[in-house]
Amino acid sequence: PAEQYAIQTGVHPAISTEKNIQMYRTQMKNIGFSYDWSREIKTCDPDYYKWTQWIFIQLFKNYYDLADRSAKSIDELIEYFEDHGSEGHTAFGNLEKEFTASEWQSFNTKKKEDILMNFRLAYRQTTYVNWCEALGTVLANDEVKDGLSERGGHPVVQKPMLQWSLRITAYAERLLNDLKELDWSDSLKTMQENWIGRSEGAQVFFEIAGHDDNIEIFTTRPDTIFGATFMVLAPEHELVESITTNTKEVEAYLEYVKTRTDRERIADTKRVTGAFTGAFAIHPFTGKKLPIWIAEYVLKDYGTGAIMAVPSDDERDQDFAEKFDLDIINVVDKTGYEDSDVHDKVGTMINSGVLNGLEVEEAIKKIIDLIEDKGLGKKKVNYRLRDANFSRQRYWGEPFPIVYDKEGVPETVSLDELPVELPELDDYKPTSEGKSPLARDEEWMNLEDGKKRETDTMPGFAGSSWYYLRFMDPHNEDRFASGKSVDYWKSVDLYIGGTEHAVGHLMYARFWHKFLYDKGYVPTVEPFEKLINQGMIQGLIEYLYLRKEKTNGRSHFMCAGIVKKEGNEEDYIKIPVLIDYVNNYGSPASYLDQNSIDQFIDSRPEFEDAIFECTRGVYVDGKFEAHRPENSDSHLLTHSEIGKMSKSKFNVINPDVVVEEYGADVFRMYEMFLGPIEASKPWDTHGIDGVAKFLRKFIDLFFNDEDQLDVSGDAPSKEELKILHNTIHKIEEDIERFSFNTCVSTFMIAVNDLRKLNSNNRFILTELVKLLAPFAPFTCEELYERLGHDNSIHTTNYPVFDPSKVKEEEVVYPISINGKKRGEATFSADADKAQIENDILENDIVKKWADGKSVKRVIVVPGRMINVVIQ
RNA sequence: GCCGAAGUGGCGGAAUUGGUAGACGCGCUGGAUUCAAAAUCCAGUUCCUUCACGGGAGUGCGGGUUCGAUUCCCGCCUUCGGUACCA
Repeated sequence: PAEQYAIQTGVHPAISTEKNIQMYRTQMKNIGFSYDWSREIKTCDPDYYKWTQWIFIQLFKNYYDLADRSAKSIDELIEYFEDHGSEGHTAFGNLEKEFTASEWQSFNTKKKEDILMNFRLAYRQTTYVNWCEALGTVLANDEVKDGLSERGGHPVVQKPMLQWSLRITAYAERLLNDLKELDWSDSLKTMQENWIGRSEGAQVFFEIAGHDDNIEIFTTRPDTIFGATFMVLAPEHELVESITTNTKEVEAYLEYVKTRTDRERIADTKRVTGAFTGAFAIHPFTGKKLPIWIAEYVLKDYGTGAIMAVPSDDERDQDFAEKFDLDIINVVDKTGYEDSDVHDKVGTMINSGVLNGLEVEEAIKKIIDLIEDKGLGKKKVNYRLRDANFSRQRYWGEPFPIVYDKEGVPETVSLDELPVELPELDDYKPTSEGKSPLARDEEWMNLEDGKKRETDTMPGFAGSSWYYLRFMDPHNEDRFASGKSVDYWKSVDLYIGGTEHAVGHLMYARFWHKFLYDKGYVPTVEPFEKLINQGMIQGLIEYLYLRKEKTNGRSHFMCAGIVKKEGNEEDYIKIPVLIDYVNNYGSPASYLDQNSIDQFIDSRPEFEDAIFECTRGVYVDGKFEAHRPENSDSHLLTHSEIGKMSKSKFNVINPDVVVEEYGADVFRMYEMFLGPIEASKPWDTHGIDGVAKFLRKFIDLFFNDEDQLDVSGDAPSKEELKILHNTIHKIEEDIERFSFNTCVSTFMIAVNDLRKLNSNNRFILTELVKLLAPFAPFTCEELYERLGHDNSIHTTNYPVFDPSKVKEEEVVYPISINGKKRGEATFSADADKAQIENDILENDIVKKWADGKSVKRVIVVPGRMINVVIQ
């Protein structure tokens, strides 16, 4: 019924007609409030992902030309190879061996493709993934905790897989340089700068004793080369296998490294591990033999995956040398640089042959010259940024528009075959061998002539990297967006997004945009001109403690109360549990009873035979075994933490509930009122009544006690105009600086003031409704119609501030004595400074405080304050 | 460790360029209305002291600059976010 709905939506009964309830419902739906936040499956729209596939094809068919720093067609590169071979190429990438034009022509398709893969912006390479044998899937880094899967607690190992990557590193320099022009927060720019991580140094090749291959290293401190006493390779380094003679030791070590995720290898600074390969490198300047080690602290993906270790000037090298008893040679004398530490590039070179006596800075220049002269290597810029892994072994994602021939050479499907659609499957899980679910559909995968489709799918950031362009021309069937529309809309003027996207989404989108710019498809270099980081609405996450060690082969959950009492949290992994199952959600005493444990098991069948232990007893196999007869139910305390609201944390609160109770306008304004847009805070509805009350009071201004529209057509009073224009002024300013919480306060003040005046002036209220319309669009649309208009309020002109309407004749000045406010005094608004300085000395308050002391100085800031200095 | 942000009543927060600290809202207290409650309205609400007038202290801590500091500078502490054996 209308009345009921009106109360629920916080709408004044006077304006809740059936028609408007209908309007609310459709409009809420239109702006997304009907979205079902809990649904698990994303919809993939082929009309949209067709163009994601199309962009992928462009990436595949292009390479990055270092000469003019832009993307160029692979076909042009092939032409170049046909005419000149590899000689003089400036393209990005490394060729294993040089080839001539005639050699190129003699290569077969496979060989040619292997070479081209070194250049393509979308290419295939072997990458390591977190593989969980028990679950049969690849896991994301944050799904792995302490070498175990977050789901189920099974062991996770590093597994090499041939996967698609995007060569974002090609754009590293432009991504870095173009940051300067963007209207983004400094903190966000800094994050991207650090993520790109540009460092200048030298590439140096070290010969291996009794071996043909060289070890290529990158160092930012080539000056310390005389202090290099050993070499370290990443355990995955391709040379490890061929140079190793200490086979047993190395194999054992590699087994160990497999169990360590990247994140752990990096985070666990204190753990110093490694193995000696048995091989030696030759120092290019001294000819000394340097033992070659492998160690997890050297990362396969940074630099060249190999270092020269200088224990005297690098902390990690030093720890390593000390643990394994390796030589340390001091090469930088830091006396004279008292406050400097190992990280500072200062000091005087010692024990360094030709470099002796030079300052570090000079030494770096000189040694690079020497290295280049001797053909040992060259000056090089290195980036921390890595190419983006672009393959997922999941169902939901864009299929690759790629077909492999019999020899496994990838080719793109022709454009008229787009979109390559996802096949319908009976089972959406990856296959037992860890192959993508799409491999289950043999008919879809296998094509004529032994050709096969790529069965991996693209990650979530594929589609999200360019959606803003599709918004510019969403129904275009010939192009991702027409040239006309991208020329018209250009970049996104204002992008509002969370900091969590700082180095992910925002980096990928910039990369794609720059690529499309290179190819002439968009007119701008950057996708997002101005960026505001809105804070996240957080939620309370409820965790169960799961023992890392199973008990008799069964998963074992422990009551949070027991865990905290014993203080051994490190023995447990925290498993998030759906908040709907939790009793007393939000209180410190939140817990699961038998019923909720059953629900939990239903949703997570892998815990079917788990043990749930609490102080009252043990719940296992659907039975509760009480420790004492009076305990009849389980009481498994959960551990509560504030964190982001996320499906993976099972703590999403559906805004529909709030909308149902208060209406979309109140919900919208309350979110604004919570605090500054950048601030993150837990969702808390305690103050929402204040906003609901405000909106009701505002509506009440229009109606009499019988709920009839009752507005006065008189000319507005001076007082009323002053309230209106003060409000317009403040709202104008606050919108400009995205301070929506203070906008809401300003509206509240205006309404309170008008109520005090018993104002119901038509002109004033009409202007106020327009002013409020962006904040409470539904209510304002309705009120505007009630005032007799038949156009939409959202098409009217926004009120404009008129300073003459707020001019005061008198100003109340605060009087401060020695900076502390002691009273007030009223002066005419046009009183001049000298006048006030003079008159204030006769003021009672000043006299009282000056009693027996002298007035030393009077400071008057016109229109603001008066300060009297007394001594 | 590094990078970034922040620290203000019981709570969310305001104070825009160095100029009245605590706007606005929640909560709480008292009152009106009511048979009563909810709702609504009115008043109060930083802390200490005082019957009151008034006075003192006060924006994480310790210093400094200034007539005047939540705001600027120096040194600490804490929290949050990001990130990392980056050679």
